[in-house]
Amino acid sequence: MTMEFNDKQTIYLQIVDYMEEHILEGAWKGDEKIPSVRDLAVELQVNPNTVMRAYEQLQQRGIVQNRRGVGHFIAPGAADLIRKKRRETFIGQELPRLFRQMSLMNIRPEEVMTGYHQFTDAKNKTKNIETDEKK
Amino acid sequence: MTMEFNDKQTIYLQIVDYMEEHILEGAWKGDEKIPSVRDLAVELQVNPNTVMRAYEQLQQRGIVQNRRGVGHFIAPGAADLIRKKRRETFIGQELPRLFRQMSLMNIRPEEVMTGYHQFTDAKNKTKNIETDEKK
Amino acid sequence: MTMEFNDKQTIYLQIVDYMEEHILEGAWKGDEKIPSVRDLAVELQVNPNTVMRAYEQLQQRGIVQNRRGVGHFIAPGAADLIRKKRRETFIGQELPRLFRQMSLMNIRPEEVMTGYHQFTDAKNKTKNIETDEKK
Amino acid sequence: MTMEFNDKQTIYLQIVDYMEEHILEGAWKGDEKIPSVRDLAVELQVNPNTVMRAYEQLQQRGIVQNRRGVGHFIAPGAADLIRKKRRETFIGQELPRLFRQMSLMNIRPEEVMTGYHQFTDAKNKTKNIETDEKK
DNA sequence: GTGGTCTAGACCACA
DNA sequence: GTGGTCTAGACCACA
Repeated sequence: MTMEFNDKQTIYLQIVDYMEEHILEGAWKGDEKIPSVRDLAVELQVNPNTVMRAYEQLQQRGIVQNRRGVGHFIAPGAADLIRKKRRETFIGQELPRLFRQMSLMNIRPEEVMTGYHQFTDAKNKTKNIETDEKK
Repeated sequence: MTMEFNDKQTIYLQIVDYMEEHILEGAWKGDEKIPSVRDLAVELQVNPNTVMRAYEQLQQRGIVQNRRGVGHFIAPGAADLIRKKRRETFIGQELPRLFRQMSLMNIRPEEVMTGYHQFTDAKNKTKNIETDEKK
Repeated sequence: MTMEFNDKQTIYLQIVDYMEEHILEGAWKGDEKIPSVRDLAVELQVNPNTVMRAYEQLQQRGIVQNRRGVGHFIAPGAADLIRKKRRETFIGQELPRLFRQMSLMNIRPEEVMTGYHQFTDAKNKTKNIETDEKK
Repeated sequence: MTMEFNDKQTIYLQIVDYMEEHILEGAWKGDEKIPSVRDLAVELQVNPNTVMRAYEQLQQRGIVQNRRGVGHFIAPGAADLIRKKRRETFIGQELPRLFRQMSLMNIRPEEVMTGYHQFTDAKNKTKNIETDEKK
């Protein structure tokens, strides 16, 4: 696991986001053990406390479970939970803001949707390349 | 001018955004005088330093001009400037993130499109109501 | 504000409890400013981070609100919130456990209730003494 | 023997409590052999060290006796010992805290009394059901 | 001044 | 090994 940190957002929240997307992409499944606080701290070149904060966040959101002295685990159903939550804020908050922006900037939805198809096409190609490389 | 502040972003940037949108909506035109730092601070129940920062930010972006001893004014062409800038970050940054989210959450572009039309319809209705009330 | 810390529970949770009870007793009312993280840290002879954690907890519970650069404030209705939550856990969890204990130890409820009246009497006396001393 | 563990308290102490209550309820009598460390560890899906700690704790309290190469046994008079100890901490510590809570939350002792009778009634019913099932 | 985040590092109880 | 809490102290953006 490698990450490049961004200055705009706080590090531990970046870790949270990163892990959530990791789960969404199916890289970690329910009941799977995730790296220990210390290990991940070394891996990300970050202080253990910072990783700890990220794990606390994930636990509060019900995405991760901890067993003292054992480790942290992905909660069963974590991916659905994340997807549901994100869907809600996406529909309830991001989209309205987006639409507001679009109408203020006179951008037509058709333009955007064209962009989406280009995006997904590009993504699929990248995926194939990655898969090829792993071979 | 009334605003509700959000904890996630810094207050002065929220003011900047709010004013930009005000301009985009045509509420303030070029060369128009905007409230003095003190007045706006009182109105928004905010520290004058905070308003000052917002005005500085707007000045740096070329949206507001400062005339010593007179006040702050909307720069001519401000709306176009904002629109251009926002278009860029919209296309370069917001859309890619949006698309990523959509593909992670299995949201189809059609759903979004439908949402947009509902949004614009609702907005037009609200606008009419608002306009009526002002009469 | 002075506190003596107990080794059985973690310090920041002790601070949380202490403050909740402070609020329940009416010492802090809604919208009142509470000490800054640093000040309280000095007062309690504790690291600022520890106070910070306590304040975070209180914020998550909706008991405290923060304004960046300004300070922390008691949320309006905080006392009711605390009382409601505690009532719930009291009735739902503490009492059942208590009753279980009592029946396992063959303690009759009448014994306990006698104890309660002695307790409240003693408390009122203490209160009077304290009030007298302040005179 | 099945247990659901709680995060708030340490696992081995939860086992201690659970076993004490088992004894109080008369399920284990004096000189009765209790499960081996390994067996119980398997049964509770817990590290053997954890069970070992629990047994050590019970031994220190004089509730369990260890016979080398034979196993662990309930000490004669264990139930009385537990009952006596619990009575002390109940009266000396739990009750005062309870009363404090009650007065802070404006809960009247009568409410609690009513709750107790409901509790014992419900419990007796459950007991009958359980006894019936075992037949 | 005030909140907020982070590092470096220690120490503890537990598994 | 693993989580969890804490200290000492720094640094930043903001009010």
